Amino acid sequence: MTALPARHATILDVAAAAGVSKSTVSNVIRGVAGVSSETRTRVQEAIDQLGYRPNVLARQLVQQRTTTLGVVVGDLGNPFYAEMAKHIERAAAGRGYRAMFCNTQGDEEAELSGLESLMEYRAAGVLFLSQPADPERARSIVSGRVPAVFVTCAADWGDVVSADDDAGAELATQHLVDLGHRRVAYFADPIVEDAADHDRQKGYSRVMERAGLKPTVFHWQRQPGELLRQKRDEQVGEILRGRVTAVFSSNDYGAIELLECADRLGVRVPEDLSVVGFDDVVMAGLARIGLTTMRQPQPELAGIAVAMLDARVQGELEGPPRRKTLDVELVIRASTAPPRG
Amino acid sequence: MTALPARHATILDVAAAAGVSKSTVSNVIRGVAGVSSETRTRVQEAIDQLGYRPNVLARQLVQQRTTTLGVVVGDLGNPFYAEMAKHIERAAAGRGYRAMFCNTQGDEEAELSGLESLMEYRAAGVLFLSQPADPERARSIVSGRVPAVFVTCAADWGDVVSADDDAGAELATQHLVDLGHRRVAYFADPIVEDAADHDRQKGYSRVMERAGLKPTVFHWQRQPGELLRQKRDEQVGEILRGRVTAVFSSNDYGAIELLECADRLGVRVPEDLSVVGFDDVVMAGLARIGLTTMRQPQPELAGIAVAMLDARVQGELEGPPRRKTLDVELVIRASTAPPRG
DNA sequence: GTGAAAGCGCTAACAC
DNA sequence: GTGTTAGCGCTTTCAC
Repeated sequence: MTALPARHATILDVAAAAGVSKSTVSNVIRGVAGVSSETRTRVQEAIDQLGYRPNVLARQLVQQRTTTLGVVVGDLGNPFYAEMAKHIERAAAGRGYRAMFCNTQGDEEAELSGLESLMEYRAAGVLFLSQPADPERARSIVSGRVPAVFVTCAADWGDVVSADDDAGAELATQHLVDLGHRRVAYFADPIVEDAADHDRQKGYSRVMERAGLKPTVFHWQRQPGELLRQKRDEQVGEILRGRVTAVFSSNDYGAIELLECADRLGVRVPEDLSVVGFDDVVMAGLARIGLTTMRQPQPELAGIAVAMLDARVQGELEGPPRRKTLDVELVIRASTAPPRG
Repeated sequence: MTALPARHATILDVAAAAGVSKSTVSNVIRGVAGVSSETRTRVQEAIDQLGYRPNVLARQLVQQRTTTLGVVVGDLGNPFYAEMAKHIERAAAGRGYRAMFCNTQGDEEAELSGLESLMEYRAAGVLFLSQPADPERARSIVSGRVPAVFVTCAADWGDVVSADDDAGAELATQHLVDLGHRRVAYFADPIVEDAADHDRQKGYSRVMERAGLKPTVFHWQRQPGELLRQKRDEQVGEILRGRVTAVFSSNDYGAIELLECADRLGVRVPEDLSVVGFDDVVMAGLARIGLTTMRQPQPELAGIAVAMLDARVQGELEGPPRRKTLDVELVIRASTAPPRG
């Protein structure tokens, strides 16, 4: 156990140890050309010997830019966000950024203070993994200061990278209609009605109308804090009494929730009820879940989002917000089948 | 769309706007007593009007300490870590820290460069959510510089906050033995043999020996990059041929994997095989998974870990590494039953 | 109650 | 090739 308070060595310590000036040390650190290989090694030795590690704070203060990426995520407990967070972090690290996460848990205050904090840290940019709870205030905090990119969600004051929610919803709904379902309901996201949800709802409605069917949209009833199991069961029970034979859920999380309710209520999936999700989280692919769903290209979404934010930060990309949409793919598993009878 | 490059207002801008010196502005920001309420409001107005936001980098540079917490996590795609990450982030934010995540994906290089980066950012402390891939080098990077806390894993050069892995494993194994199982195998963590795994294995072995049974430990065979499905099935098939009737998996992730293999191989759970996990991730509680498992008190683990790290950072806690162990609880679900016959 | 001044550790001209 | 110097935006004595 080494003693803790050992002060960090500074560039001056290194300079003294190597018998050069601090700018020479700086030059070595930054790898600028024009340092004799002799001094270079001497400096390097001093660095190694002192365990010197440049102070990023000082560097960033003078350079007037950081390599910190702010990431705002609603709920890391939701596998889709967790998986996206992982990809985002990897992509950021690959480009020399460090990710600072704010898990807002859907709480407005947490979101706002998190964003303000990110601005105080002078984050180079912020990446929204889920729709801000308070879009207007979020906008007032970050817009105009640093670039923002919305992944899997949207706003008009930043770049948007998302799956083709509308087309995906069409595919999903069409799959259900093609199987012969007539009473197909849409189940909206339990957390918040976001842009993606909206687009998915649109795609759903279009297919329904085209097929001469009546669109029916349900929202999970939200309890203070969390959804109550009994409440959910009641809701789902009611829907099934409405003779709905298929449901398209705006995301896998909700779809799996639905599967749970169905199990508890003794409703068989897919015999009595077909369910389609959206996202294709790892869990959806488990044999026991076997959820038919729309696959979002997670690594690509993350990679493009980070690349875009990077380009904005570097000044390589300028002008009005860009919009990048990636294709989704229907993954058919065990939760969908033709209706009975 | 406001123009981006609007330079951040500084404390000097505020001072000029308010007609005071920058130290007065600083005093207002930091809320020190001894500023006339008149100047205070004048300064506050200037702050609001300019949209001034203190530069944390500059502050931390002069204060010689940051409020950045480094969090090293193996795989955010693993629900247990994602859930823990969420709690850690919340706990950190609650104490005024910002969490900087490094998702190492078990990669040594990623871990090392992540840690070095954290040191360069002068993170106030680092929190390991999973065993470092290269413990020795990790140690040489952080030990002696900033305090480290290991949550759900362990090392002798930092505080450790973990569940009672040994006792938990005992409970789990005993549950199986009490059900009448004689051939009970232990399945080690697929990622890396860490300290928690080791303790769990110990608890398992103790119960087996006490019951006069032969302990059998299996390791998932690791493929370069990831586990191959076929390989896994072969392995599990072989184990079952060995007439094992129950398995205790070192974590839920592995247990669910096992469930998957069993499903594919036509092995019924719990009729042909009982499975107990460890962690109690949300997924384990799904009706369709119904995994009997040991519940780790995630929020408490996270809260205590962050509190401990905070205490170290503040200098309230000093001396040799502390060790905090929390109790775990057996949650019986549908994956365990007496053996047939 | 308020201001002047000295840094924190670094980069980036600009001399030599 | 290497050193000198002026900041980056802030905190924090210490005078007034």
